Amino acid sequence: MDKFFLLDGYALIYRAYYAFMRRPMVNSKGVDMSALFGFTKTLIDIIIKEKPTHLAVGLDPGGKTFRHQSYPQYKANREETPQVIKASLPMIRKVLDAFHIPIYLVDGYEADDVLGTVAKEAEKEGYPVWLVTSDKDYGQLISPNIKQYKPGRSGDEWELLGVKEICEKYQIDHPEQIIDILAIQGDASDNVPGVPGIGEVGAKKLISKYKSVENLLAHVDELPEKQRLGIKENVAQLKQAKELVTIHTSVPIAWRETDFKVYAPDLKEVEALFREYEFTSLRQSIPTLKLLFCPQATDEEPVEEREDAPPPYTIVEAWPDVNKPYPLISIAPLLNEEGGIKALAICVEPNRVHWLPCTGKQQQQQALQLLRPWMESPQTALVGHALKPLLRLFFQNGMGVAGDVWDIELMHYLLNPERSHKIELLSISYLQFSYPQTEATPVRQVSLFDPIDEAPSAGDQAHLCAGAYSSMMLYPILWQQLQSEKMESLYKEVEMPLVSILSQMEIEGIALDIPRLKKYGAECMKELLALSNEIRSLCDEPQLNISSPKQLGIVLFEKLKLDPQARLTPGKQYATDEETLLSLSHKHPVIQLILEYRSVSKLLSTYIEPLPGLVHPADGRIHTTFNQALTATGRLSSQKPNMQNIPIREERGRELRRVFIPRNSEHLLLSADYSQIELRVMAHLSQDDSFIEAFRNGEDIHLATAAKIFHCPVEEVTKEQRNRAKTANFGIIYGISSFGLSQRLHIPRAESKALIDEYFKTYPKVQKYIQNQIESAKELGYVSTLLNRRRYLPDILSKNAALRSLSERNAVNAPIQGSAADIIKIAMVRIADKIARKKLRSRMVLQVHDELVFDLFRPEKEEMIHLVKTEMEQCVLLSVPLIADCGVGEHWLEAH
DNA sequence: TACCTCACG
DNA sequence: ACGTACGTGAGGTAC
Repeated sequence: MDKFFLLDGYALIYRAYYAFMRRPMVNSKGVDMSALFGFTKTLIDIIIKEKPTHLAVGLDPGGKTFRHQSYPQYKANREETPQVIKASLPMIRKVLDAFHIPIYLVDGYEADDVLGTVAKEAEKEGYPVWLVTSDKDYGQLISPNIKQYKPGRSGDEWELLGVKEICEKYQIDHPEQIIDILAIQGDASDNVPGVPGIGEVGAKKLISKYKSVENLLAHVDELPEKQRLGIKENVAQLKQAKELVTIHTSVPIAWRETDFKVYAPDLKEVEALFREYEFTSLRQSIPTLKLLFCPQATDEEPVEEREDAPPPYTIVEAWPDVNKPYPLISIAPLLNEEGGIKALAICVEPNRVHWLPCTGKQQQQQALQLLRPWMESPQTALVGHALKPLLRLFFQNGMGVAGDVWDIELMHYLLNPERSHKIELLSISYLQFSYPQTEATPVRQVSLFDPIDEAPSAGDQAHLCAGAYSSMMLYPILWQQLQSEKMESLYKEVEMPLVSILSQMEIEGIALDIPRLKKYGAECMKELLALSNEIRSLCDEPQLNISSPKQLGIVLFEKLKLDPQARLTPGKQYATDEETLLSLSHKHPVIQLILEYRSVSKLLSTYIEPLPGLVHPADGRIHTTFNQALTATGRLSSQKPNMQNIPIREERGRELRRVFIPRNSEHLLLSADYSQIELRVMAHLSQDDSFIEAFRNGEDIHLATAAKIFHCPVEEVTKEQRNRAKTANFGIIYGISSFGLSQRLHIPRAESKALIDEYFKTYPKVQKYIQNQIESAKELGYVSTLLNRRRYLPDILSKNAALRSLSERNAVNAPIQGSAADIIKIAMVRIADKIARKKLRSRMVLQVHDELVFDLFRPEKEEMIHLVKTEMEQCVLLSVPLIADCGVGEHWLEAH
């Protein structure tokens, strides 16, 4: 079956460029390969997945086109093509040449005219045509044989738009009516004005009703005043817009079907190019391409197998000299599921890596004993990538780590929190060293009968040795950068000691009251069943899966005819989220029950059911894993299980906290949480006088804010007013917008805007602070916290308003959230230090952003409360006091 | 795997 | 004209 594919080159190149904007893909020479890679990947995906028989790429010419003759300002406001894209073009041509794919570029015409012409010609000859582009203008070309193949919003889902889809989408009868819609709507990116004041929605409605621009002009007097005037004043402009957005399908080109035929690519050349461009992952699709194009030639003439350069080190299967006090020892371990060592790669000098497979318990113990003298000497620093699991293993085996800990992942996280910290990538970009290519180790079937301690594979060996080597080489480079960016103390005083502290917290874990959990689970289960029965009978749908938003949406909005209020999810389903349901709760009794069902089912499936399975058999406790190198702002995150989102806000969920208990009867739980830490940080950072004053006087900050913005004495502030002030306070921290606030408070935009105005009048330096943050982010490209932790905001100057305003909100939020994270981390380091020095038996076990939880040895109760409170409150000196509230109890709920 | 929904600070 | 509060992890469903 023939398939004619026409690719809109620039649309795909730009899409690739923007897709990698946040994390550009950089090769070993520091060249941004995002656009080339994305385009090439799309091309290969299409070839492999869709198997076109005919294929061509259309490109816009550099100079002016016929549209400029009638309208000189055409595309006048378009920004210059990004440098990265310009630089990619010659390489894109090379790739297309290697694939024998023709490029169509006609002077005076844009790619859409050329591709449109080709498409119509191909259609005449009976070929089905797929236009590959994200450009909505192409919609007008769609016909029974011409479809638009459109990349999805996110990820790889592609959309195929035919006549039916496009007519539904625009509510029109013929795809050509898209021309009329676009003419009215205008196209900002092409500088086509259309009718001012009418946008996508308005244009769609008008054409859906009047069918064409011409007919619309004939009936313009029927329209409401605003639209009527808008159109009447711009008739000429509108007609011209229609001209401009019309794709011309009679471009003078010689059309020959054979010019488009897909031939076998020059795979040797493709291979060579991908090697040169360092497209390791794309190289893996070459065998598939080979199979596709030369199935008969599979054995003979293999695609060039040039060996990669040998690694810059030798591998020796022996320990380093155990008597030498090396200043640095770089370790890349392979750990097994039970926390034992399967293998070690050790690097103590450049150019040599020691490879030490450890099979069996004995060898593992021996390995630990050999490492111990180095680890327990303050003279030897440990280097490695993501070291926490290794430290956890050391501590579990009673080994101390006395020297510095240089964790490559963590160091790079500080340098660039939102980039990938994969060592393979760092190694390429900082060391120009590519990991050896090894065939992927086959995924072993997990089975009870499998030997747990299989010897490490050759792939493991190559990978770990490369890891030990590159960690050793990366450490001085990253440390140098940390120093030049003034983050030495953030790393050395805070993050480095925290690695060990978190390891120990993970080892400690928190005990679980399993009988209580079971009882609680049984009650919830009973309730869930009752709710489920009641809901199904109320809806008269005995089979309804209440957990399926899709089914639920259909029942509520189609069967029960509740008003969906035009609320659809991005996936075009009926929205059934809590907010939507709440707004309907008075329309039908089942809504309340569904909300109840959701909350109980969440409790069961997310917390109650998985928890027992996460209890460690040896100690009956839960051991979460903290991630120290993940969040954009410097917070920790917690997984397996996430101990940072245990319910507390709702009454029923809160009860779950009773199951988290001290380790034994000699202990209690102590919880200490900062009061309003983020608002205090904001008061400090902004230096706003009345904010600072309120905190210094120990006032209820939301109440004080309410009194000020509503101009009444504190005693007369209503609950509603305090709540609004509270929401506004949080809004500020999140980088407020009047829209966001109006949504939160369910009030009109104008009212929320007035509220914000009043807020800024009350706290003028807060407003100033927000402006300063945004301004400085625009200048520097990043914002910083109290401890100089950075968050980069590459989109702060973006032309895309949505991206830009998100960056602006981040410019306000990141320093606040991040400084609060800095503060609690300092407190953790100081508290851990005191506990160790005083040889206390109490242990820090959890951190929940502004709260620390301790397994408290009863006799140490007073001492610990004093210690924890003091350290938390005194660890930094701000312009406002920090307050930590402590609670003690037999379980986490009671400790609060 | 992506989407929707919802738990926390 | 657009899309909208910041930061997370995790479950279920549906593809």
